[in-house]
Amino acid sequence: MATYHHGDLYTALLTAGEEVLAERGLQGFTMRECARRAGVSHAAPKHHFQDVRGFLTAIAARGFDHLTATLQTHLVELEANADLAEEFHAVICGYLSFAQNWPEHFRIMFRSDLLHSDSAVLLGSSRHTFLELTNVVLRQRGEPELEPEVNRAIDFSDNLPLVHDIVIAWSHVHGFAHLRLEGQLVMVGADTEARIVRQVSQRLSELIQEQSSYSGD
Amino acid sequence: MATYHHGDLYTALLTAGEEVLAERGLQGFTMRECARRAGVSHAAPKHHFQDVRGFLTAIAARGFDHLTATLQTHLVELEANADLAEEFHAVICGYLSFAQNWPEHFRIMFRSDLLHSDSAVLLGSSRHTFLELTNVVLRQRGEPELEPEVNRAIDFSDNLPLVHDIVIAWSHVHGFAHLRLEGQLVMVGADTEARIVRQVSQRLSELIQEQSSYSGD
DNA sequence: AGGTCAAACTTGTCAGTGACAAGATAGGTT
DNA sequence: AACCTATCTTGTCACTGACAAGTTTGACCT
Repeated sequence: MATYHHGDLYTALLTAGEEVLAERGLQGFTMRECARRAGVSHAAPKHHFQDVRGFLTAIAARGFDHLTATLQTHLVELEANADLAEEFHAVICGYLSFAQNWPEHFRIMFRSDLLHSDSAVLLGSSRHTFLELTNVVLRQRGEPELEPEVNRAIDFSDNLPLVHDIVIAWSHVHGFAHLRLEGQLVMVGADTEARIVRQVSQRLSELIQEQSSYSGD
Repeated sequence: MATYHHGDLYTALLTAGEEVLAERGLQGFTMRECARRAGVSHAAPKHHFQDVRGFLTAIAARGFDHLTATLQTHLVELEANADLAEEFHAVICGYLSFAQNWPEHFRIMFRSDLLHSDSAVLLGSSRHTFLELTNVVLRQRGEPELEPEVNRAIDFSDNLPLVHDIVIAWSHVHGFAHLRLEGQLVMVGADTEARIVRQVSQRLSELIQEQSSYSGD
């Protein structure tokens, strides 16, 4: 036997969990199977994640981390001379490709009934993602970006028009991503899809830039 | 004992299922519990729904029926002199209120991994809903409505701009409904929310009407 | 160095679940 | 009146999550 104390079981379980999730989906996801893959007994996970809910919460947090990373990658890969509309399009594509490449994470992340929504880990990760989205919209609006402050939620009370823009843009991308993921947009061909995405991102970008020029509300 | 043959166990199980779902959510939803509530043995459901997947599929179909009914109710309750923008707003509110009032149905309906997506019952119901949405957009575009044809999907190949409008509108409402349902829009106050919904439906309505005036693509 | 202690992991157990198999019942059909 | 098939039952199986109680280990303290 190796060591009684695994050393980094927390991470090992998370990795195993993501593996199981990718292979068998949320249906086939069980704590016991994850424990088996990590090479520990069936009750070992309990110490690191209280219950299956806590386990999924940790995985959802990693999902937000992956999403944040995906968004950043798509931003970094932009041409140097890209304008605001192109940047917006890149972020939207990032969101969509995350939903496509990490479907099970995407599902779990937006299943509040499966998670401990008040978990510090989850809140930290999701706020980080949300900050990324907020800053994209702020750049569109020509306003200064925000610094990460993972400990508490952003206070929007002094900038309600910003909330409008964020909700509108996010709803749109998210709805498209979700509907497509769940097979509700099968009537849309790949070429049509790309055209829609481009058209929508163009229009949203214009909308946000144009609105922000009316100083107040 | 009453009768060995229940008479209408299919419906009774569906009713029980929706009850369990509303009370305990998808987590607490089990075939055995539903059977118990319907007053039959644990293996009785198997004859009507092959497995739990089949059961959920039937419930999802009913979800689409409820959604269709909700949309129609919101349309019927419109003022007689309502214009196109108001009609659009009403439908959007219908979609949103469905997601809010039938959260568990909403979740299941858009979980393709839980359902038999090729089920005739499910396809019939979802196509009916989709037809309703399509006709709303068609009215916005000033084009003739379609008749229900539940047996097969609508062929959009001769009207791609219509597909654009549907996808854009549906993505938007759906994304908002989903994000709100899963607690991701908590920073949005109720008043702000109503303003956003009104603003978005207004803008989408304008967008669709204006686009349709450019005859082609 | 040796003791102590809490965290990390184990084995064992329990009720509940979905799936399956084989049997019982009844309503309709001829 | 016999049958016959859909409907429902009982019984069983492997598996799961949660819990309880015991074991090991490393870190810390003196």
